[in-house]
Amino acid sequence: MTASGARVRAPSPTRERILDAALELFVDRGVAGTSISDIERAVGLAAGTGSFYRHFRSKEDVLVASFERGVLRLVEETAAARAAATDVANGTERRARDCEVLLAEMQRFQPLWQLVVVERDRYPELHRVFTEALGVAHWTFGWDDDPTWGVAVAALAGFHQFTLMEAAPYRDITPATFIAVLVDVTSRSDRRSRARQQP
Amino acid sequence: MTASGARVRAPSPTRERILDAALELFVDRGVAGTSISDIERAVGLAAGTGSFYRHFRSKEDVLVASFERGVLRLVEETAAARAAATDVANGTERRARDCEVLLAEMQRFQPLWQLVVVERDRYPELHRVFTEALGVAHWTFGWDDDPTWGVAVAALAGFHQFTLMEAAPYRDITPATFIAVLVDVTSRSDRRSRARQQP
DNA sequence: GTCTATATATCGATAGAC
DNA sequence: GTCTATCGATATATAGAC
Repeated sequence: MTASGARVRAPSPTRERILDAALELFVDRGVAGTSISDIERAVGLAAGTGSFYRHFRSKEDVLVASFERGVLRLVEETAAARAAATDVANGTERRARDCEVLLAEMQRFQPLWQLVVVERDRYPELHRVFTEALGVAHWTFGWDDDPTWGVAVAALAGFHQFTLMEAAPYRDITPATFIAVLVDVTSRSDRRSRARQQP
Repeated sequence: MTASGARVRAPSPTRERILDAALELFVDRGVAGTSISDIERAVGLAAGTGSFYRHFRSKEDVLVASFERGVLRLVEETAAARAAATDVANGTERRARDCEVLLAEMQRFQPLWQLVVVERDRYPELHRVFTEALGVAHWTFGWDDDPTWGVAVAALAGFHQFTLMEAAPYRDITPATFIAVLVDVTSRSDRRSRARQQP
């Protein structure tokens, strides 16, 4: 109760902790692999007592709520990070910096991205929330009409996947090395073939 | 029984069908989301009777066996497809053809790749089987020392991921269009910077 | 090789005492 | 808001008849 008498509707702290813990469990073990008891245990409630149901109506309820919360939080954080990024001159330096930022963002979005792909058939809601929150322009960085940037974005996503998998041929290549090669390969054709995007 | 009296150890047909059905279920629903009854039902056995256990000792048993079988089968098929591919002159034509072949392979490996990533913490055996079966050289195509091919491989993997996700900015771009752009962007620096791979 | 029947544990979810 | 107690359904797995 505030001094003015006006009530600030504070969110239930237990509910908040459930949202965080549940999303982490869903990402780590999948939805089917996570039980309500697991969630209760993770937030310090007695497992198997159903205390969870005082905060959410079902497993799907907490799944969607925690996912939505996680996506919105990430979008805000990445937007803030981009806004705080120091300005760099255009050209290859700027290109390399954008690649670093983008790769870091892909790494941060990876758990939620994976959850969408894995649970898509059972919970299409996740895909809807994810794509709506990110929007079409999220990965373009103002390079919209540059086909070399389209290739760079895809290459960063692929490099990220290979690294995550610890798969050949990228097992031992650092992000800095890959970005250097990527910028080198894709920055020598900036002045050509802009109308190549559509068949 | 053969005429010579020599016995050919024919694999149990039910066991074979379980291997195929189980792998498909694991890919579609995850391991935790697939029950033994689901597997029995999928091969025409009465669900919940435990007939499954006459063929495999546990869920993990059939998981590893079916995954190993699936990986080896895919490796053989892709090797045969590459061997049967018609020869194309070197240069951009050859590069485009290799990109098409590689993208098609990534699409075929996608379900098993995803299963490895998702279940890796609980079943690290899958990751071991997958990487051992593919080997370091699987994606290089004889372009080992060409950094532009390293970028192309990563870009194809990324394009595949974005397409799978129906995510921006690749939602409406066809594989043929992307490969055309990719070859165009990466084929103009073949004669330069071969020593750029290590930092 | 498939079935009936069952043991044991856990699942998601609810009712009600405190 | 958390607990005890419990429901009905389902999970993995086994024993034994056919």
